[in-house]
Amino acid sequence: MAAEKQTTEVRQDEIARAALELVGTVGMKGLSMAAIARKVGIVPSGIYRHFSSKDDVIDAILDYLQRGLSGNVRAIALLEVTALERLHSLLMKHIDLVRQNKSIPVVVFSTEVYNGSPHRRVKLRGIIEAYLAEIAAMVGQGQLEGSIREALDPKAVAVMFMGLVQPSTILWHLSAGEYDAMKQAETAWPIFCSAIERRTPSERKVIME
Amino acid sequence: MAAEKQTTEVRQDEIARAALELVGTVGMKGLSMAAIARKVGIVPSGIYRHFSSKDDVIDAILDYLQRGLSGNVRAIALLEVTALERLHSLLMKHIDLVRQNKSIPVVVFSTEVYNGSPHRRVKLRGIIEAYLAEIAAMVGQGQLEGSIREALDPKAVAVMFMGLVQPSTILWHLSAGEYDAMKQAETAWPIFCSAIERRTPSERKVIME
DNA sequence: CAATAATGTGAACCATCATTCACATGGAGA
DNA sequence: TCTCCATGTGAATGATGGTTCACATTATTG
Repeated sequence: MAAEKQTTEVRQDEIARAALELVGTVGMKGLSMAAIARKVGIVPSGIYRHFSSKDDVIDAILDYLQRGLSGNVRAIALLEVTALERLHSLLMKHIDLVRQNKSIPVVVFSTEVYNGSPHRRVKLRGIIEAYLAEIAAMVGQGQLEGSIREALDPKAVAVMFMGLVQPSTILWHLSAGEYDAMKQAETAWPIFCSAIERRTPSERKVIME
Repeated sequence: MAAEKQTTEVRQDEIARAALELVGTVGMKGLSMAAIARKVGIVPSGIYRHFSSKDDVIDAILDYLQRGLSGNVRAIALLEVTALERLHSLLMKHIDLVRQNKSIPVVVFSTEVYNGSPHRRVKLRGIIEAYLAEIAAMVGQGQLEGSIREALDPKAVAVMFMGLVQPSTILWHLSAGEYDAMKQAETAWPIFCSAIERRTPSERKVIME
């Protein structure tokens, strides 16, 4: 029973998506060409019509990941709110993205990716640095607006921002979805916020107990 | 050339340590029984005199990891300083541990570990939860001392604390040691600190610009 | 309608690697 | 010194999995 033919663009997309989903369920170790092919509905060797190797497929996964992250940022950028509110939205969107896409941390933290080939490590680093740069830009904007303290280094704050997400997603993974990453984010956000926001006299009273 | 005989306790220790170091250099994917054996100085099949399977070796790696983390905490617990200073020390020690032991994030984030067998995932979760609990205890102590705001949930603060370390270590890994995780920690700490410490009138002035 | 290129298929190949087993060896106790 | 058990060895095994290749089939183009 032969699968119906598709253009190589369609197949590349299907294969990358299938690989991405597989990584989320069976992990990087369980990611085999056979499994990908089965999910797509073709035969293992058929993948080589559209990718030259398994490494190429993994690269495609990274591209997907990048699109997801930058899509988030661009959606947020359109909001007409203060920088702090923008960051808050981004935090929630990021956690949602990770929850729906269990593969993200698996890919980011897998040795296959960043111990595999040097260019892969560089690529992943580029993705993360770009994301950090966009967060840092939001922070900088907040400083211009006057909502974020000017003494802070935007890049450092951006790295801290990522720290709001990562431990939660790890715990969420380890607990098989039991741990409530969203709740942690909601709890952590005001605390983080109180550290970076410019304090007005009225707000100062709220922070103190 | 036969290796000189060792007691099984010594060999188990050597094998676990060799595996731990290997994970740091070649990653979880490159961790083979052959590579471990070579590093120890015996033959692959010899490992099976001391471990029943590769999974057993990986479990031993987790035990090593746990000892490293709890060793840190216990060393800190002896310090006769305020809770905030204790946390600061722990932060620095943790980053140092990760830097010297490149294997830690690799193990924590590898699918082989937490997608492998359910008991392994539970074990790893236990290690992390225990670490979090000890941090939370420090936070709680700080609240009793009056140096940390009482309104905060110690567990949530503990998770945030881990967030101070994780992104840094990832960036450090991806940049092949170029990124300065220590510097980020030193920058982030006072910001984090300003969010959790109980504010006295004099300190309040410092925080405002 | 014919021809050509692109896509899909199944078998085979080859490398890697965990694991087993029969055998060798060396040290501790009788 | 002799014996026995734990440890080390090397060859063999079996499974997994990425990759290749010759061939079939479908779509497209002239």
